[in-house]
Amino acid sequence: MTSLFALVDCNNFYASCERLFNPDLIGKPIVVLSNNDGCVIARSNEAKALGIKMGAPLFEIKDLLARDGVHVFSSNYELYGDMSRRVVLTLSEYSPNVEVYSIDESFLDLGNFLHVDIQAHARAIWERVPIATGIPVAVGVAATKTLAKLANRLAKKSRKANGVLVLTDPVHVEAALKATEIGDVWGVGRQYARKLALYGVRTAYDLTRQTDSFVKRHMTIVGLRTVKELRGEPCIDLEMVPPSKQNICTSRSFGQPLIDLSDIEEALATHAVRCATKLRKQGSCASALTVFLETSRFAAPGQVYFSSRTVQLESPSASELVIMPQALGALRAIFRSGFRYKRTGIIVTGICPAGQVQQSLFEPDNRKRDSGLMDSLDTLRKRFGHSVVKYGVQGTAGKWEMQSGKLSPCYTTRLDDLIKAR
DNA sequence: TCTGGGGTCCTAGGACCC
DNA sequence: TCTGGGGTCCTAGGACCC
Repeated sequence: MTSLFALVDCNNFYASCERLFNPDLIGKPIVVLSNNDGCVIARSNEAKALGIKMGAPLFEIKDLLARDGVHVFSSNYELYGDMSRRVVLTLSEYSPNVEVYSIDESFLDLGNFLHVDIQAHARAIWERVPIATGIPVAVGVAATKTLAKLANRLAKKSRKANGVLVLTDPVHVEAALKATEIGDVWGVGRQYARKLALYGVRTAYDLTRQTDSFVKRHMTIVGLRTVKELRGEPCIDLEMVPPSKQNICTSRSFGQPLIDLSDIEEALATHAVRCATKLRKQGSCASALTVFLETSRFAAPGQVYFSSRTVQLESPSASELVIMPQALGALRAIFRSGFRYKRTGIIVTGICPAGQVQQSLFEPDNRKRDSGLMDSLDTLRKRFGHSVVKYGVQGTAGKWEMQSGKLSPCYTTRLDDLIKAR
């Protein structure tokens, strides 16, 4: 029995989503910005051709964008998330086993497709997804997930492949490894690429030729797994059910620098509520939380401040009535006046299933009361949106809220947005 | 003025225990 | 206080991913 994986990756996903409901933009350069309109996180092919770099800060390229008539969007995760679900639904027609790896990538298990023409199957996916969803994709197929990633990259790059590459013939695999720079391998980042270059390791092929002990010494056992996968030995399984998260972090940069504690409290209270909501959604409780507060990393020396504080909870909880006050207490403890703050956030840790929580001996058991209330809040918010129920401390001023001045309508998830757009 | 947010895993080193 | 191997737990830091 041989393993076989397909990696299906949406082309320029966020840019493709923006274009979907705005056909005037076909053939035009588009970029999508990070939260707070900070930097570029997605580009259409036309924008790439103009030389706009991934991660470029908006303020540095603003003139260039205007000069070249690039269409600029704030990120609209509500739209992208919904489109992503539609793509995954389509993919599930092509394999019973699908792993949703990220918002724009899924792995498909094709391992037991013995009597299927894999090339034709992959091509069918490539044709079907844009018809069903409007989103173009590329498909890479190989014996391991790491090789499927590599095949997918080449499928996009190569004219001949035209969006689909099945990499199973050993001769082709070797050629593909030789054509792939080390830094483009899944699992090899900038640091490792730099280090490996010192040893003359420049391509994926070079890496497969190193001894296991060399790889383990320089890249830990994680790197060794990558190398084995490049050699065709599967080490990374398909994960159809995402494992429950061991940390949950909710944070945002402020739309403008904040000086007053009360403004920052509004932000953190909101993050704490969202964080507790995420915790409940995966059916977990947290036993500790960490609050952090920081200025811009780019502030002048002496004006940079970063602090965090961890609080152990009396007993594990997912109640915002527990988590929010504790978080605010931690924030007040680390706040120093005189700084221009840029970001705050909360991380919950020590996560356990909600069903396994041991009650503290000395605390009144508020869990029953809280969990009923939390259920009601979750239902309300799911139906009417996050701001339907808020706490006083969350405020209404919203001085912290992020800038997203170029937000597109949520065409697929909000009826009033769709009507307005028509 | 302006540079994202949310995760995972591994390792090393220290504290502490028998 | 030292002798000595071995184990666990925790944290900080560093690497990676999208």
